[in-house]
Amino acid sequence: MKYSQATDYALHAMCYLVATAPDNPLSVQQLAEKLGVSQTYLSKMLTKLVKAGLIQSMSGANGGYRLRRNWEDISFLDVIHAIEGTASLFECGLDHGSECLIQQIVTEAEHQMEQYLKNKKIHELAGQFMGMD
Amino acid sequence: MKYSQATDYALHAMCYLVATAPDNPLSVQQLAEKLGVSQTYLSKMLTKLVKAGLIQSMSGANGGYRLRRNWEDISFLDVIHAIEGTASLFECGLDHGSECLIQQIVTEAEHQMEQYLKNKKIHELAGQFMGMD
DNA sequence: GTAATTAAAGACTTCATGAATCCATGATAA
DNA sequence: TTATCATGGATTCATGAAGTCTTTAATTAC
Repeated sequence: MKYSQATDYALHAMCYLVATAPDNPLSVQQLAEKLGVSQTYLSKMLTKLVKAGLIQSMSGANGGYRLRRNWEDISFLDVIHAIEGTASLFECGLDHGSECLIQQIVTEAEHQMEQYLKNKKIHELAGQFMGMD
Repeated sequence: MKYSQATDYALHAMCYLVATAPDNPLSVQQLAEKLGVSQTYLSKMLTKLVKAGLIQSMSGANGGYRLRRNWEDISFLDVIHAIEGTASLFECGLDHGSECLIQQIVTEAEHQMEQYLKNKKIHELAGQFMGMD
């Protein structure tokens, strides 16, 4: 069980966006170069972030991606959910008649993790993030 | 990202073992019947639990699997680690020079989940578990 | 000691998903 | 109207999950 590399890229891309002045957008080309990944591949993840309402895209010359108004509220969990989906990471496949107690416990554990990720906002990192290459 | 079904089976199998009198062992055949899974497949997971030191196996007639002395300490996390391995569920693949701050945060979130799973012992469930089919 | 029972191990198949590329299409500004 | 940029679909490749089959090894029962 592992988070996909796409989540890794998406989180880094979001950090770059937050660390950048919000008026001039970053193109997928610029972001891809910073992250060391192909443009076409990265664009898939950025599109997911757009559809999740986390960022905004603009076509045409001098276009690219930039933040939306609520950017200060965007959490790690928001980005992870946008890429990985929101399905529970444990679903009991056995057919016992009643509710699965094991499922309940593992789901609660997952909830603990999600709470932490929900309270960590991307912009908390942006300042320290500027220094990285 | 999802826990494997093998983890699902292993957790249920452990509950059955804890809910059973520890002196007479359960064979893989008995456990496979209860869980509705093939014997050969289930045996892979049980072997992992043995190698992780969580249970004990005995060959020969009237053999099977039973608990060890420390069975009351066995947690959900122990079982999950035995099946899924102990690797971190997020590893940053980008090569920035310094330590990855994103990695640190996600790893800490994972740690929150693991703490919860570490404090949940299998035997807490065993009583209620008897009723299930 | 031999046969029956049971776990362990490895080779193998199948299938789903992640990772990534390529190309065509659509939108927008200079 | 052309250059720039995002979006979408199709496709390839590798990996790992899920599961079966068969052989081997250990131990008890007779």
